[in-house]
Amino acid sequence: MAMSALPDLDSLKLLVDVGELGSLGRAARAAGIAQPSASKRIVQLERGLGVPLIERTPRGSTLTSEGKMVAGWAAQVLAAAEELMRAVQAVRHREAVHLRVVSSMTVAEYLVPRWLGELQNREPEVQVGLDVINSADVAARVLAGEVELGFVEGPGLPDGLAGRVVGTDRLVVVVAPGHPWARRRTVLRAPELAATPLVVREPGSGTRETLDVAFRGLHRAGPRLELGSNSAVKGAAQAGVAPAVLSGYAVESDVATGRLVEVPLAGVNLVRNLRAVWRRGRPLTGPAATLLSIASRP
Amino acid sequence: MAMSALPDLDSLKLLVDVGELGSLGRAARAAGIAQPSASKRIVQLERGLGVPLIERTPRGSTLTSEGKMVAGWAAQVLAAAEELMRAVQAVRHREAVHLRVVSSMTVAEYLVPRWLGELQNREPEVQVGLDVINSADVAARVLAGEVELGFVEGPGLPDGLAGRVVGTDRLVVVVAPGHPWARRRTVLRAPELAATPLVVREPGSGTRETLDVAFRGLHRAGPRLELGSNSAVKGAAQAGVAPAVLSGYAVESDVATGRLVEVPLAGVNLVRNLRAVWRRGRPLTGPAATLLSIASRP
DNA sequence: GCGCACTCATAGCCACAGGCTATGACCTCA
DNA sequence: TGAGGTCATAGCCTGTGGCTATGAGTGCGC
Repeated sequence: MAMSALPDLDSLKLLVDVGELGSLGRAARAAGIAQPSASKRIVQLERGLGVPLIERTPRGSTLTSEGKMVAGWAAQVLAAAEELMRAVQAVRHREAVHLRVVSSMTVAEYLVPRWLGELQNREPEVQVGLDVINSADVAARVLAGEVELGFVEGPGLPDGLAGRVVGTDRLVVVVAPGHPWARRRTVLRAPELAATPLVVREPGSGTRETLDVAFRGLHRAGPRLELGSNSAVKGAAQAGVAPAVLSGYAVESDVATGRLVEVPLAGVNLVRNLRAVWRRGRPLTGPAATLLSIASRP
Repeated sequence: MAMSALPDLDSLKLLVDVGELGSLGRAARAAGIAQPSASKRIVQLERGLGVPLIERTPRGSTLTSEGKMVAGWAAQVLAAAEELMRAVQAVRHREAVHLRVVSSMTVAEYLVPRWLGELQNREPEVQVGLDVINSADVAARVLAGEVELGFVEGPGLPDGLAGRVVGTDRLVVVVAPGHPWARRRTVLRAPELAATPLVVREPGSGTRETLDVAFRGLHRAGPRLELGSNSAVKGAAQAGVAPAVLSGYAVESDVATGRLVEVPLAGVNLVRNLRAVWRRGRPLTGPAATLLSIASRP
């Protein structure tokens, strides 16, 4: 199924702005371009999607009903894109940073950008730096005092660190839609899973740790493939290499859209806590404290 | 805060592909472009974000640790964009459609695209048409037999319709961060909210119905502004026009990033069910039945 | 009733982004 | 040592997307 050309984010933003500002011209000014350029872009977007999006009148433009829908979906795409940009900002500059945070992959990808966004919102003057590394290394860096605050997933809390749970995650087993397990009629049980070669994250990652702890004492097959990022693992699973075990956050949308199928699993607890950690005896101050309070909130 | 230019979705897709395929050339072929073009794009992306993304070696390219992170975030953006495209596909063609579905706004924006995606995945030959209209009109169209299946939010289930709950949603009160309510120390109670002019959706919408039912019997102020889409209401609230009442789905990401602040509310139940509805006595068949089973699953 | 102020669309121009092919440098393995 | 893979560079060309200038339509107020 060919994926009919992705839309252009600037045009989507423009569409959303037209909806909110009520006129093409105003939206153009908001985007810093001239009115005719905006007009052309919208026409192009309409042609590309094959749907009329805005209702032009001599005193402004409003979204058609299709336009409202597209704008709604577009807003979600844009929110995700802005999250990406925020996270990249935090990752980029290694100097002139007032708050340095380290985080393991899963928390970083799915939760930290939002927290950083809100921190930025509350204290715009704070420059945040974010490093994404393994859970094991996060603990080491925090212990060494190189960073004030870290986020980790996984079962244990190393000595010398204080922590607070800021969320939970559940590991799930997923397979490609064509895999036999996608249609199995019996529930998968831990021993069978443990004895199956899997696509998994690398040792030292929080995901892998959790899995290893859960399988302790069972007869285990070696991994079929070890990969260093959630999306690589997902890709391999989708390609049918083998079943994969991954964070529920990571596969949520793939399962929802049927690109991957979740295999129900019984008899083993793969829920794990996501924790903020800092050095015991060194209470957080300033922006680090603010970030912790943001993260712990809901 | 200027929003440092949105990234280009094709380049992001390319980056993700490099991560999954292990080489620039293969990713280029997957994208249907020549290898040098892909190379240039990635360089540009790296320049744009200010972060090195891939590690070039003579036998392939792998993502740097920053690259893995960016790819993870990019995958989320792409998933949202694909959801948009799927939804637009379903909205577009009004002819040659095998299954026609109507849905009210909130369900359509936040849940229906995923269900359609999975339906498409299971039964690729089915052409799906989606109309997004008010809850009230959904009921009318389903009753009239114009469409087999509809999705509505809101309290009541009209006579003549059968339905099944496929999810729940909670209305929330949100204000701009600068609004006095963002810092109020006392919990907001229903009578005060009812007596406040609000930004709300138009009459006939599921959101509005739910609100009106919840406020029945209270002294009410007229709305400050009535708008026809969730994003318009959000925009007005963000601009500080007045507090808004909206679906929790709609404001989730805005609240998480601090663009809007949720005001805790006591003494009134604003949880509502999202229902699939069809004509009583006419059981669903074919693709409509499949879609219902997809929607009811988790 | 006639401009004025606002909408959006069209036309024509220009620059550059992003595609292509051709080629070269580098590494690995048979 | 050559074959087969990697990626980068160079040079070319097209089309996209920006701009200004202008026209056409609507409503408002003098």
